[in-house]
Amino acid sequence: MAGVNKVILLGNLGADPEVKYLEGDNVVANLRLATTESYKDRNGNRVEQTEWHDLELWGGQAKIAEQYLKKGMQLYVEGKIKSDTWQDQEGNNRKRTKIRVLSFTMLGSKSDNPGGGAPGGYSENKPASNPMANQPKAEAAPDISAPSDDDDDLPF
Amino acid sequence: MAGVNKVILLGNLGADPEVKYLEGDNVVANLRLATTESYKDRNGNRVEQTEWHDLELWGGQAKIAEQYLKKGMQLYVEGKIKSDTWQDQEGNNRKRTKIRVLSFTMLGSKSDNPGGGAPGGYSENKPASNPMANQPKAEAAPDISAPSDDDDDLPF
Amino acid sequence: MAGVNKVILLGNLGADPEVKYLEGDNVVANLRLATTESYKDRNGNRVEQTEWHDLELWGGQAKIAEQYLKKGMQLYVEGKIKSDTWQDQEGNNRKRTKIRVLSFTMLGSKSDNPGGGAPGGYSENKPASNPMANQPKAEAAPDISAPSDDDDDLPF
Amino acid sequence: MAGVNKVILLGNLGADPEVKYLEGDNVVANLRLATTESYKDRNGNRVEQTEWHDLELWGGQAKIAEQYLKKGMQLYVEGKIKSDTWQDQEGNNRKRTKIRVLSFTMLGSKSDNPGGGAPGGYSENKPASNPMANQPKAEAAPDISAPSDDDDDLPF
DNA sequence: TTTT
DNA sequence: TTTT
Repeated sequence: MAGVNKVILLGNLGADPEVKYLEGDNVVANLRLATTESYKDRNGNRVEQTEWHDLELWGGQAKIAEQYLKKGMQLYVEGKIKSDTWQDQEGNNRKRTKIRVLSFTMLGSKSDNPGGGAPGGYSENKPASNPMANQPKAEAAPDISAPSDDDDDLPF
Repeated sequence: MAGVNKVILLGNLGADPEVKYLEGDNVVANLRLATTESYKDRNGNRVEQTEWHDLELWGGQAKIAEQYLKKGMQLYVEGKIKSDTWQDQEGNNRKRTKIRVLSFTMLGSKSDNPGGGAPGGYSENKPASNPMANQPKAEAAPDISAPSDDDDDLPF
Repeated sequence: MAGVNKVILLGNLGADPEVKYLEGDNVVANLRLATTESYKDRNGNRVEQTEWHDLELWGGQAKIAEQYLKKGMQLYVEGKIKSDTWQDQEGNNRKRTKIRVLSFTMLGSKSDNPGGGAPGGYSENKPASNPMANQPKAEAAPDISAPSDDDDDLPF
Repeated sequence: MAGVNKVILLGNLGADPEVKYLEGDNVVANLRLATTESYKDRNGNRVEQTEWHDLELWGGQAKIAEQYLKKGMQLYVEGKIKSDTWQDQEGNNRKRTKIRVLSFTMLGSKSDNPGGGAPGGYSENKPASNPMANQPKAEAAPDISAPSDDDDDLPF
């Protein structure tokens, strides 16, 4: 039976993308995304809780990520949960879960809001951190509806 | 900044729920849900890929799960990703990811379709496997829009 | 800025699909889907509220809908909101909203559960109402992850 | 059968909220949100398509909207489709669809990015347009996971 | 370990 | 007009 496995995240990048070029034209980018939730505990104190997600992008999306995504940027992401399982040296079953990104949209970065940052902050590299602002979208837009191009032939 | 951490799953239960009653009135149910995706590989062969998800439900939802959910049933789930991190005996950082369920809806089970099953099949326990069919909804309906009741006071 | 416009529905078809073959190989299917929510009002009475959605499918998905979808079936749908605006004869601005379906998954129909229906029920046409059960999936599976094939060249 | 009726939008406000205080402590806010999608047509030209959504918020969320939301701000929204149906003076069946917002998150506004705006732009009222930046979140955060408080007793 |  |  066909199923549904869908993840929607909106958060901030904890680091610049890590990109690897593999044999056979494949490219993979790994991202760390933080989603923060805040709520009041039973004593009425506000608590912030951050969840860190390991994102994985392939192909053209990995290249766009490499070019445009920077630590601190806010990102909207759609994808699916994917886990690797293996046995470690002690023979224990291990599992690692990541999010395979199917589409994403950049929403800004800390440098978009210089008034809110620390002195110095990100303001110097602002043009670099959001270079799409003044470019024709056709070149680079990681369009929300852009289908992932590699579902059928990736080795997993 | 407030973030979004949302998971939507539609799949089948790999086993009956495992329910634990904790001190202080807390109840937790753990479920294993399989979401299956099928696609054609580069050679045109159809491939099925199953992802297994660890679901966690608390409070009233755990009790509904205990009463009504059975291995094989099809379930629609909304929730969020939650991971535990710890150090193992060797001092390595470990992480385990699960889905904290915020709402769910039962969609059926094998026993809903006796004609498709093996002789004997599930038909005898059909009433047991879907007891809500003839009950007033007010009693038990795990309503899609039922808010989770314990976001604020659980220890995580 | 790229945006997000996403709809997720799970409900039942109020009627068989209405399919139109247009010039130039285009096919469009229109569906009526009911999503029902139940809750208690302030007096503790259970209330059911049904929302009817107008769905529109194009191309290959419209053909799959024509073949397999029947009144009463339960459907999971992903899509986006799309509205037509026009002026009526009195010169008033009018607007009609529908859901452009991007992917869908059949979850069953009344005939999957003959024991729950009236005598006679739907059991005779069960094979017709769910013909995919015994067919190779490659032929017809309206796979959840099947990208819509016509985003770029439809006249709207 | 419990159903699912879920809408996820990320876009920009076309105008300030319109807020009405009703008898009996009820408050309703109406918003216009634009979601823009860009794609290439069959001739390779980039096309932008904007969909306008009518949003409706009730109760505490309406008050937060009144205080903090301004024309141009970027908003993430979760909600459900709700339609009103009636007969017009000619006796025709009419239908109007809107999005009942269940939670939302402010993502910024044009004034967050002064470099991208027209001269004059929004920069003067930036503090006003995003007053939450320097406030304790407890006061006003329209938290993503804040359950709507009025599902059970509103007259629709 | 589920389901088709 | 669906479904439970």
